[in-house]
Amino acid sequence: MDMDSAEGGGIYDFETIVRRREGNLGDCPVREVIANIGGKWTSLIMLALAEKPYRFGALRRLVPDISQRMLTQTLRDLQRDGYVNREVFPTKPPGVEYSLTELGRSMFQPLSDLVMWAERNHERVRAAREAFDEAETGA
Amino acid sequence: MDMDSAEGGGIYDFETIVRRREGNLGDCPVREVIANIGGKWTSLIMLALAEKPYRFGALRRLVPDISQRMLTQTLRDLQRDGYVNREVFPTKPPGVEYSLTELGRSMFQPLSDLVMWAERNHERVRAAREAFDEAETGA
DNA sequence: CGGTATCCTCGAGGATACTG
DNA sequence: CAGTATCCTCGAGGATACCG
Repeated sequence: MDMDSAEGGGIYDFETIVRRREGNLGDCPVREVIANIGGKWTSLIMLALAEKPYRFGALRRLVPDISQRMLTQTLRDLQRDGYVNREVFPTKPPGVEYSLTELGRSMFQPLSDLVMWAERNHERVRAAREAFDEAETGA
Repeated sequence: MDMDSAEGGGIYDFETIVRRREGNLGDCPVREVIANIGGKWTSLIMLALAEKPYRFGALRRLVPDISQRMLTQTLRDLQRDGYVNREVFPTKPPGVEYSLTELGRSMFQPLSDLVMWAERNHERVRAAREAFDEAETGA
Protein backbone atom coordinates (compact mmCIF):
# COMPACT_ATOMS: atom_id res chain seq x y z
CA MET A 1 0.00 0.00 0.00
CA ASP A 2 1.26 3.42 -0.85
CA MET A 3 -0.69 5.41 1.68
CA ASP A 4 1.52 7.48 3.90
CA SER A 5 -0.81 6.97 6.82
CA ALA A 6 -0.68 3.28 7.54
CA GLU A 7 2.82 2.84 8.80
CA GLY A 8 4.61 3.64 11.99
CA GLY A 9 2.98 1.13 14.30
CA GLY A 10 0.61 3.46 16.09
CA ILE A 11 -1.27 2.61 19.24
CA TYR A 12 -4.30 1.80 17.15
CA ASP A 13 -4.95 1.53 13.47
CA PHE A 14 -6.65 4.68 12.31
CA GLU A 15 -8.37 3.02 9.38
CA THR A 16 -9.82 0.33 11.61
CA ILE A 17 -11.53 2.98 13.67
CA VAL A 18 -12.60 5.36 11.00
CA ARG A 19 -14.27 2.86 8.70
CA ARG A 20 -14.77 5.01 5.68
CA ARG A 21 -18.09 4.41 4.03
CA GLU A 22 -18.18 5.96 0.60
CA GLY A 23 -16.32 8.91 1.97
CA ASN A 24 -18.79 9.60 4.73
CA LEU A 25 -17.14 9.84 8.10
CA GLY A 26 -20.33 11.08 9.69
CA ASP A 27 -21.46 7.47 9.91
CA CYS A 28 -18.34 6.51 11.84
CA PRO A 29 -19.78 4.30 14.59
CA VAL A 30 -17.22 5.45 17.11
CA ARG A 31 -18.19 9.08 16.75
CA GLU A 32 -21.84 8.05 16.86
CA VAL A 33 -21.26 6.59 20.31
CA ILE A 34 -18.85 9.20 21.63
CA ALA A 35 -21.14 12.02 20.57
CA ASN A 36 -23.74 11.10 23.18
CA ILE A 37 -21.17 10.55 25.88
CA GLY A 38 -19.81 13.99 25.14
CA GLY A 39 -23.11 15.63 25.98
CA LYS A 40 -23.06 18.40 28.54
CA TRP A 41 -24.59 16.39 31.38
CA THR A 42 -23.98 12.80 30.35
CA SER A 43 -20.78 12.17 32.27
CA LEU A 44 -22.18 13.72 35.42
CA ILE A 45 -25.34 11.61 35.31
CA MET A 46 -23.37 8.47 34.58
CA LEU A 47 -21.11 9.31 37.48
CA ALA A 48 -24.06 9.66 39.81
CA LEU A 49 -25.76 6.47 38.67
CA ALA A 50 -22.52 4.53 38.90
CA GLU A 51 -22.56 5.27 42.60
CA LYS A 52 -26.06 3.90 43.08
CA PRO A 53 -29.54 4.02 41.52
CA TYR A 54 -31.33 7.33 41.89
CA ARG A 55 -34.83 8.68 41.51
CA PHE A 56 -35.55 11.57 39.19
CA GLY A 57 -35.88 14.13 41.94
CA ALA A 58 -32.76 12.93 43.70
CA LEU A 59 -30.78 13.42 40.51
CA ARG A 60 -32.13 16.94 40.17
CA ARG A 61 -30.97 17.70 43.68
CA LEU A 62 -27.54 16.17 42.99
CA VAL A 63 -27.09 18.24 39.86
CA PRO A 64 -28.96 21.43 40.67
CA ASP A 65 -27.82 23.31 37.56
CA ILE A 66 -29.54 20.98 35.15
CA SER A 67 -32.98 21.91 33.88
CA GLN A 68 -35.74 19.34 34.25
CA ARG A 69 -35.97 19.23 30.48
CA MET A 70 -32.31 18.33 30.02
CA LEU A 71 -32.40 15.80 32.85
CA THR A 72 -35.33 14.05 31.20
CA GLN A 73 -33.69 14.18 27.80
CA THR A 74 -30.27 13.04 28.98
CA LEU A 75 -31.83 10.12 30.84
CA ARG A 76 -33.90 9.17 27.81
CA ASP A 77 -30.84 9.28 25.55
CA LEU A 78 -28.88 7.13 27.99
CA GLN A 79 -31.80 4.73 28.21
CA ARG A 80 -32.10 4.64 24.43
CA ASP A 81 -28.44 3.75 24.04
CA GLY A 82 -28.88 0.96 26.56
CA TYR A 83 -26.78 2.45 29.35
CA VAL A 84 -29.58 3.16 31.78
CA ASN A 85 -32.55 1.21 33.04
CA ARG A 86 -35.78 2.99 33.97
CA GLU A 87 -38.06 1.35 36.51
CA VAL A 88 -41.44 2.75 37.48
CA PHE A 89 -42.94 2.06 40.89
CA PRO A 90 -46.72 2.55 40.82
CA THR A 91 -46.80 4.06 44.29
CA LYS A 92 -48.64 7.23 45.14
CA PRO A 93 -47.37 9.43 43.84
CA PRO A 94 -45.39 7.32 41.32
CA GLY A 95 -41.65 6.93 41.74
CA VAL A 96 -39.16 6.29 38.98
CA GLU A 97 -35.76 4.84 39.60
CA TYR A 98 -32.84 5.00 37.20
CA SER A 99 -29.93 2.60 37.33
CA LEU A 100 -27.05 1.52 35.12
CA THR A 101 -27.48 -1.51 32.92
CA GLU A 102 -24.68 -4.00 32.40
CA LEU A 103 -23.78 -2.16 29.18
CA GLY A 104 -23.81 1.11 31.09
CA ARG A 105 -21.49 -0.25 33.74
CA SER A 106 -19.22 -1.55 30.99
CA MET A 107 -19.12 1.86 29.31
CA PHE A 108 -18.61 3.64 32.60
CA GLN A 109 -15.27 1.99 33.19
CA PRO A 110 -13.36 3.81 30.43
CA LEU A 111 -15.51 6.89 31.01
CA SER A 112 -14.59 7.06 34.66
CA ASP A 113 -10.94 6.72 33.74
CA LEU A 114 -11.32 9.78 31.55
CA VAL A 115 -13.20 11.66 34.25
CA MET A 116 -10.56 10.83 36.80
CA TRP A 117 -7.87 11.89 34.40
CA ALA A 118 -9.67 15.23 34.09
CA GLU A 119 -9.94 15.43 37.86
CA ARG A 120 -6.21 14.88 38.26
CA ASN A 121 -5.05 17.07 35.38
CA HIS A 122 -7.47 19.94 34.98
CA GLU A 123 -4.99 22.24 36.65
CA ARG A 124 -2.40 21.55 33.99
CA VAL A 125 -4.99 22.11 31.28
CA ARG A 126 -6.01 25.37 32.87
CA ALA A 127 -2.40 26.46 33.07
CA ALA A 128 -1.84 25.57 29.42
CA ARG A 129 -4.90 27.56 28.45
CA GLU A 130 -3.78 30.63 30.35
CA ALA A 131 -0.28 30.44 28.89
CA PHE A 132 -1.72 30.14 25.40
CA ASP A 133 -4.13 33.04 25.83
CA GLU A 134 -1.44 35.23 27.33
CA ALA A 135 0.90 34.52 24.44
CA GLU A 136 -1.90 35.44 22.05
CA THR A 137 -2.62 38.69 23.81
CA GLY A 138 1.03 39.57 24.22
CA ALA A 139 1.96 38.83 20.63
CA MET B 1 -11.25 4.36 53.22
CA ASP B 2 -14.55 5.93 54.10
CA MET B 3 -16.92 6.24 51.22
CA ASP B 4 -19.88 8.54 51.33
CA SER B 5 -22.12 6.02 49.64
CA ALA B 6 -23.12 3.10 51.78
CA GLU B 7 -23.83 0.99 48.70
CA GLY B 8 -20.94 -1.38 48.14
CA GLY B 9 -18.49 1.50 47.82
CA GLY B 10 -19.17 3.78 44.86
CA ILE B 11 -16.52 3.78 42.18
CA TYR B 12 -15.83 7.42 42.81
CA ASP B 13 -17.09 10.04 45.19
CA PHE B 14 -19.59 12.24 43.44
CA GLU B 15 -18.94 15.28 45.57
CA THR B 16 -15.23 15.09 44.95
CA ILE B 17 -15.84 15.38 41.26
CA VAL B 18 -18.65 17.85 41.22
CA ARG B 19 -17.05 20.49 43.45
CA ARG B 20 -20.03 22.72 43.97
CA ARG B 21 -19.10 26.38 43.95
CA GLU B 22 -21.92 28.45 45.29
CA GLY B 23 -24.35 26.27 43.42
CA ASN B 24 -22.65 26.68 40.08
CA LEU B 25 -21.85 23.39 38.45
CA GLY B 26 -20.91 25.12 35.23
CA ASP B 27 -17.48 25.73 36.69
CA CYS B 28 -16.95 22.04 37.36
CA PRO B 29 -13.39 21.53 36.14
CA VAL B 30 -14.11 18.03 34.95
CA ARG B 31 -16.85 19.17 32.61
CA GLU B 32 -14.60 22.00 31.47
CA VAL B 33 -12.05 19.46 30.30
CA ILE B 34 -14.44 16.82 28.98
CA ALA B 35 -16.37 19.40 26.96
CA ASN B 36 -13.46 19.92 24.58
CA ILE B 37 -12.72 16.24 24.29
CA GLY B 38 -16.34 15.68 23.38
CA GLY B 39 -16.05 17.91 20.33
CA LYS B 40 -17.11 16.46 17.04
CA TRP B 41 -13.62 15.96 15.63
CA THR B 42 -11.43 15.92 18.72
CA SER B 43 -11.26 12.19 19.30
CA LEU B 44 -10.53 11.53 15.62
CA ILE B 45 -7.70 14.08 15.50
CA MET B 46 -6.23 12.82 18.75
CA LEU B 47 -6.42 9.30 17.36
CA ALA B 48 -4.52 10.32 14.26
CA LEU B 49 -1.85 12.27 16.12
CA ALA B 50 -1.39 9.44 18.61
CA GLU B 51 -0.26 7.31 15.70
CA LYS B 52 2.35 9.81 14.58
CA PRO B 53 2.84 13.54 13.93
CA TYR B 54 1.01 14.89 10.93
CA ARG B 55 1.06 17.96 8.77
CA PHE B 56 -2.09 20.02 8.26
CA GLY B 57 -2.77 18.74 4.77
CA ALA B 58 -2.15 15.14 5.74
CA LEU B 59 -4.76 15.45 8.48
CA ARG B 60 -7.24 16.86 6.00
CA ARG B 61 -6.68 13.88 3.76
CA LEU B 62 -7.05 11.48 6.68
CA VAL B 63 -10.33 13.01 7.76
CA PRO B 64 -11.83 14.18 4.49
CA ASP B 65 -15.20 15.16 5.97
CA ILE B 66 -13.77 17.88 8.14
CA SER B 67 -13.80 21.43 6.87
CA GLN B 68 -10.54 23.34 6.87
CA ARG B 69 -12.12 25.75 9.29
CA MET B 70 -12.96 23.05 11.82
CA LEU B 71 -9.60 21.37 11.41
CA THR B 72 -7.86 24.64 12.18
CA GLN B 73 -10.14 25.33 15.11
CA THR B 74 -9.93 21.83 16.58
CA LEU B 75 -6.15 21.89 16.35
CA ARG B 76 -6.02 25.32 17.96
CA ASP B 77 -8.26 24.19 20.81
CA LEU B 78 -6.13 21.10 21.36
CA GLN B 79 -3.01 23.24 21.30
CA ARG B 80 -4.57 25.70 23.70
CA ASP B 81 -5.39 22.96 26.18
CA GLY B 82 -1.82 21.73 25.96
CA TYR B 83 -2.50 18.44 24.20
CA VAL B 84 -0.93 19.29 20.87
CA ASN B 85 2.32 20.88 19.84
CA ARG B 86 2.52 23.00 16.68
CA GLU B 87 5.84 23.27 14.92
CA VAL B 88 6.42 25.49 11.91
CA PHE B 89 9.10 24.67 9.35
CA PRO B 90 10.07 27.79 7.39
CA THR B 91 10.49 25.87 4.16
CA LYS B 92 9.03 26.97 0.86
CA PRO B 93 6.15 26.78 1.03
CA PRO B 94 5.96 26.60 4.83
CA GLY B 95 5.07 23.30 6.47
CA VAL B 96 3.42 22.88 9.87
CA GLU B 97 3.60 19.70 11.86
CA TYR B 98 1.29 18.77 14.70
CA SER B 99 2.20 16.27 17.37
CA LEU B 100 1.00 15.21 20.79
CA THR B 101 2.59 16.75 23.84
CA GLU B 102 3.31 14.73 26.94
CA LEU B 103 0.02 15.94 28.40
CA GLY B 104 -1.73 14.96 25.19
CA ARG B 105 -0.28 11.49 25.32
CA SER B 106 -1.34 11.22 28.93
CA MET B 107 -4.90 12.24 28.08
CA PHE B 108 -5.00 9.96 25.08
CA GLN B 109 -4.65 6.85 27.20
CA PRO B 110 -8.09 7.00 28.82
CA LEU B 111 -9.51 8.51 25.64
CA SER B 112 -8.31 5.62 23.52
CA ASP B 113 -9.83 3.20 26.03
CA LEU B 114 -13.15 4.91 25.51
CA VAL B 115 -12.74 4.90 21.73
CA MET B 116 -11.86 1.24 21.74
CA TRP B 117 -14.83 0.52 23.95
CA ALA B 118 -16.99 2.26 21.37
CA GLU B 119 -15.33 0.27 18.62
CA ARG B 120 -16.08 -2.99 20.39
CA ASN B 121 -19.61 -2.15 21.55
CA HIS B 122 -21.22 0.14 19.03
CA GLU B 123 -23.24 -2.77 17.69
CA ARG B 124 -24.86 -3.29 21.06
CA VAL B 125 -25.58 0.41 21.35
CA ARG B 126 -27.11 0.40 17.89
CA ALA B 127 -29.23 -2.60 18.78
CA ALA B 128 -30.41 -0.93 22.00
CA ARG B 129 -31.30 2.19 20.05
CA GLU B 130 -33.33 0.26 17.50
CA ALA B 131 -35.15 -1.70 20.17
CA PHE B 132 -35.97 1.51 22.02
CA ASP B 133 -37.22 3.29 18.92
CA GLU B 134 -39.29 0.31 17.84
CA ALA B 135 -40.92 0.11 21.25
CA GLU B 136 -41.70 3.82 21.02
CA THR B 137 -43.24 3.47 17.58
CA GLY B 138 -45.14 0.31 18.45
CA ALA B 139 -46.57 1.62 21.69
C1' DC C 1 -43.58 13.28 41.85
C1' DG C 2 -42.00 13.00 37.34
C1' DG C 3 -42.55 14.45 33.67
C1' DT C 4 -44.54 17.32 28.50
C1' DA C 5 -45.14 21.20 25.65
C1' DT C 6 -43.46 25.61 23.76
C1' DC C 7 -40.67 29.11 22.73
C1' DC C 8 -36.14 31.16 22.40
C1' DT C 9 -31.09 31.88 22.34
C1' DC C 10 -26.60 31.08 21.10
C1' DG C 11 -22.77 28.96 19.46
C1' DA C 12 -20.80 24.69 17.14
C1' DG C 13 -20.04 23.53 12.84
C1' DG C 14 -20.52 23.87 7.54
C1' DA C 15 -19.79 26.41 2.75
C1' DT C 16 -17.37 29.43 0.18
C1' DA C 17 -13.94 32.71 -1.02
C1' DC C 18 -9.61 34.87 -0.34
C1' DT C 19 -4.24 35.22 1.32
C1' DG C 20 0.94 35.22 2.92
C1' DC D 1 0.67 24.79 1.94
C1' DA D 2 -1.66 26.35 5.72
C1' DG D 3 -4.36 28.94 6.96
C1' DT D 4 -8.29 33.74 7.60
C1' DA D 5 -12.52 35.97 6.85
C1' DT D 6 -17.62 35.88 6.27
C1' DC D 7 -21.93 34.32 6.25
C1' DC D 8 -25.38 30.91 7.38
C1' DT D 9 -27.84 26.91 9.36
C1' DC D 10 -29.44 24.03 12.77
C1' DG D 11 -29.88 21.89 16.90
C1' DA D 12 -28.26 21.53 21.87
C1' DG D 13 -29.65 23.44 25.75
C1' DG D 14 -32.18 26.97 28.82
C1' DA D 15 -36.76 29.27 30.72
C1' DT D 16 -41.28 28.91 31.68
C1' DA D 17 -45.74 26.93 32.06
C1' DC D 18 -48.73 23.16 32.33
C1' DC D 19 -50.22 17.91 33.39
C1' DG D 20 -51.46 12.72 35.09
